[in-house]
Amino acid sequence: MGHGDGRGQITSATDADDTGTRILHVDMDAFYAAVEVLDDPSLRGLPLIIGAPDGRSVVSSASYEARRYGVHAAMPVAQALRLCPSARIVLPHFHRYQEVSRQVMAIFESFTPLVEPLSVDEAFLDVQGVRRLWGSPARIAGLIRERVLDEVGITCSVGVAATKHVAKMASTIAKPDGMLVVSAADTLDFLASRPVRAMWGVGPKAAEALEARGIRTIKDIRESSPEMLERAVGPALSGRLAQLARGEDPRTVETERIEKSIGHEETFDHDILDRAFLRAELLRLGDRVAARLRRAEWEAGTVSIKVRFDDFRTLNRSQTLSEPSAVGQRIGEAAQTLFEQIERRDPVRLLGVRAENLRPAGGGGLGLWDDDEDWRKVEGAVDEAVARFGTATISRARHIGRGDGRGAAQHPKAHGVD
DNA sequence: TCTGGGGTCCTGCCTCGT
DNA sequence: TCTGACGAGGCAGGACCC
Repeated sequence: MGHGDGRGQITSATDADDTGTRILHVDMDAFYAAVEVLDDPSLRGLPLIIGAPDGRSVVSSASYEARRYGVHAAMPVAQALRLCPSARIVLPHFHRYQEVSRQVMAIFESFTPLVEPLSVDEAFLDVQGVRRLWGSPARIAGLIRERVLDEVGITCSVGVAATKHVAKMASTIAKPDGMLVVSAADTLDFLASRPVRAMWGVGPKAAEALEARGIRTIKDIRESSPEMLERAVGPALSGRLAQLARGEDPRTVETERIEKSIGHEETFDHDILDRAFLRAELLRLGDRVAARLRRAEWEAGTVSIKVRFDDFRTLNRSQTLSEPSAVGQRIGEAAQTLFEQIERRDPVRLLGVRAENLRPAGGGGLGLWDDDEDWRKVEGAVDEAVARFGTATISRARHIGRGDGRGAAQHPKAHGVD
């Protein structure tokens, strides 16, 4: 296993005992903040908060300098600023993060074809089949860390283990800029004293339910009866936790991932009571969802909406369509129908539209708009008009595909003004 | 002192068909 | 024709992840 190197890091040697390991979990350190520093070196060493400075934003990512003040992702920006008033707020640049992510993933793929990206900044790698080419898993982990730093200019942390779960836990412990190797023989010892909350899949609620029964460590899980575990967290999670606690994790590295749903949601700057505005917003969200469906050549079998009210209470409503669709108008109208069925009429904080039960497109892409590009042009024009004249009206200019021409284009910023 | 956005998975309840 | 059991699928809500 690893040792502290005096800088708060854990770094296993590349010749550490990695017997029985094959899985690497690579996690970029404070990824968004690291990319911002890469693009603007004057930010290096500063406490950075990646997020929008407006009222309802939360922190997307924070540099380690900001984390020292207790700032963490998902914290409201206002709260983060109270904790760290000297922090620099940087607006996120998601396209740029995607770009850097692709560079990093390409490095992973130059070592093994078995790469499973989990998100923009982390991935599992199975290196069992490439040991002859590159050496042991620990050595490969060291090479990857070097190349990511040399070629991209940012640091990452790596966990090396026999299973995904242990590799993931190891990389978390190794952060930042570290590496932790857990040999197969060391796995049970490694897990034993870790808190249940450190397990992947155990959040605050599950941890609370387990701790209420005196189950605090992974060793406690191992020693608990299946009945007690099931009472605490239900049948599915209890079975999984028991397995993981024994160091068993049958999941393999999957290079293919099929999307199961596509959605968009938006929190408003202030709570909205205006039903017409909310209906227009649902149409707009439905259109964005439909555009993504068509690009992916999917159709939605089910449309669901999410409505969060001013008291943060959230309702979901869903409806199976009579036939699957990727038409913006159809999805938007289904969303509007679901919305009208909600009796509560309080101010709305957030609206979301999601396409579920996806299936391959059969009838080709038909929609209110060709793609997002069209909509962006409309949004841009409306924004400009509202900025210049304080008002805007837009009319439907063309029909696309088999559309019947109903549903003039509506834009939330255009609603209610003429 | 407020709580984003994009997802996945699980659970419980209900309805419907057999 | 009626009734109960059962499984499948739809729906709503919630926990969790990054």
